[in-house]
Amino acid sequence: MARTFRSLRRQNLSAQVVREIGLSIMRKEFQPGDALLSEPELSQQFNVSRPVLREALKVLAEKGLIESRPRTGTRVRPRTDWNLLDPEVLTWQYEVGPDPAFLEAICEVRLMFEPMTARLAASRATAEEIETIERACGRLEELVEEAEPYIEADLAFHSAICAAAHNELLQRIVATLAAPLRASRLVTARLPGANRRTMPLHRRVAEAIRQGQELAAEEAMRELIVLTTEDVHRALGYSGTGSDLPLSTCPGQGQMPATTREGGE
Amino acid sequence: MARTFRSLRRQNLSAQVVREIGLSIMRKEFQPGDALLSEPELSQQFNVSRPVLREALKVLAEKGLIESRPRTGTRVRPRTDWNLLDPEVLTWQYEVGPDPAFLEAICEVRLMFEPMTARLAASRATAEEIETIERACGRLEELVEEAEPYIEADLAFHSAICAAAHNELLQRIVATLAAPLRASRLVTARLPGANRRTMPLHRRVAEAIRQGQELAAEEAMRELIVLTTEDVHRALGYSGTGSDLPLSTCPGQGQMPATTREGGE
DNA sequence: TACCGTTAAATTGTATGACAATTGTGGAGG
DNA sequence: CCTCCACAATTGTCATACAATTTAACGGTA
Repeated sequence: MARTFRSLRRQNLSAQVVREIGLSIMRKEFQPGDALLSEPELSQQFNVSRPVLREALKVLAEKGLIESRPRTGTRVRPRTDWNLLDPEVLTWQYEVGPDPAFLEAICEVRLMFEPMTARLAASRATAEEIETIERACGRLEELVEEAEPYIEADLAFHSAICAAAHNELLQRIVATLAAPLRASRLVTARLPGANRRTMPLHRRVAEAIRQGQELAAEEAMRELIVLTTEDVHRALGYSGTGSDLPLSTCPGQGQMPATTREGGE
Repeated sequence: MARTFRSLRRQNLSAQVVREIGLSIMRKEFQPGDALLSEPELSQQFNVSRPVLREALKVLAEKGLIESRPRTGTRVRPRTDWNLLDPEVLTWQYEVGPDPAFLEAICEVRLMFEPMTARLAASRATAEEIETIERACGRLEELVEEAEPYIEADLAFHSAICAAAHNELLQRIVATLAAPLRASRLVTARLPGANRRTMPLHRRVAEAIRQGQELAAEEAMRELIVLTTEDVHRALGYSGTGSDLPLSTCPGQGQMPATTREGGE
């Protein structure tokens, strides 16, 4: 037996099979309704034993991509059931073809939770966490001319802020979104001056968090995300109106409950 | 062999093992660093074959709970690596002991996402989607006196709005958070008049979305979430100050880019 | 002819046993 | 005391067989 793709074995066999099948599903090589060969056939096709293949199918089922039932076989589930929050699914999604609509979705989601995350961070960050954020911001300034290293530093910056918000769930969301975000930044990073343009806002965010100014941190972060969203749009060659995306969330109506006071803690 | 827990077999053996081990990890029966017996021992303990046990371990590894390596065995990963966005993990988390801090985290995340989701829905909902939302709201009014059925209707309401936002990621996040939410609502639903209290706001949200009033929808949804958050606090026996949680996100500073106009589409 | 129950085949689910690959530990040798 | 090697324990993989389940076809009956 050839074990064709065993050459690049740096991980489990089942993991390789998972990736192969997962990618082929992303490429829409199967109709959502049905298909996928039987386990014996698949195991033969991939040159692996049936237990290994079954482990792979279990993982794919866990990701919501497939569903196995006796007699019926394993069917590909509709896209709405896919676990889009799974890092691997996200990565595959991006590999088979960077979807502008998906990037748009990510930007929207970031715009929803990052500003308020910054606000929580300003309210709750400990001394060490503030220190970490400041250091990350410093590294950002150092690497402003670089491309890839800057992306990592940027992710570290946002991740540090998220950690300071003391909300497990948030941290998980950020960690999940890191993969596609990294990929998207690879696009925007090519834009000349994009990094430098967002630098002042990064500083403002870090500064506001350090001083515990909740609203200032929230607003600065919002502007920052808006800016990077625009960069994404430019990189995708949008017309640039952006009027479809609500960029802010400041109601001119509706009284706020006075539960927060600026600067004090 | 006894196959002790085969009595309640309505699902796979591996699924049962997954649940058993997953729950025992949630109960912190293992130190994050190490432990878990070897595969042969575990398979004997659960009265299943090794392939079945391995499938279960694969699933648990997929959820970020464990990590298997040759010679070392399978170790329990630190809590920060757990995939808290996994529905099953979320459910187990809640089963072993409803954590107030976790409920708090969920409320915070909802407060981040749902208002802007409503806004997007107001901007993008199609006629059919509006119809679905209205119907869900109607059902809500019918069931206002019930307990459990109301919860399901409430989830359907929010889910419908989320679908109208046309953002895959959002839909996934909301769907994921629905599980623990359902559990938490089982607590708050006991509060007398809680359902009736939020009824007007539900109507306002639906109405705003129907008329395409983005800001109104966002604001109404924000108030709605604030209200339900307060209910959660009351159900948990909080003091009720709520000053720790920023309940709004209306900056009194910072000029907004004029990208949205009320009512027009 | 239409309908319903039975049967049978196909597929997943489970079990067993054996061997290979990997890796950490301890022991032997420098 | 350090280095290197061999060993042992554990996961990783394989092959095969059988059980359980479910769909679908078939045939019997009203």
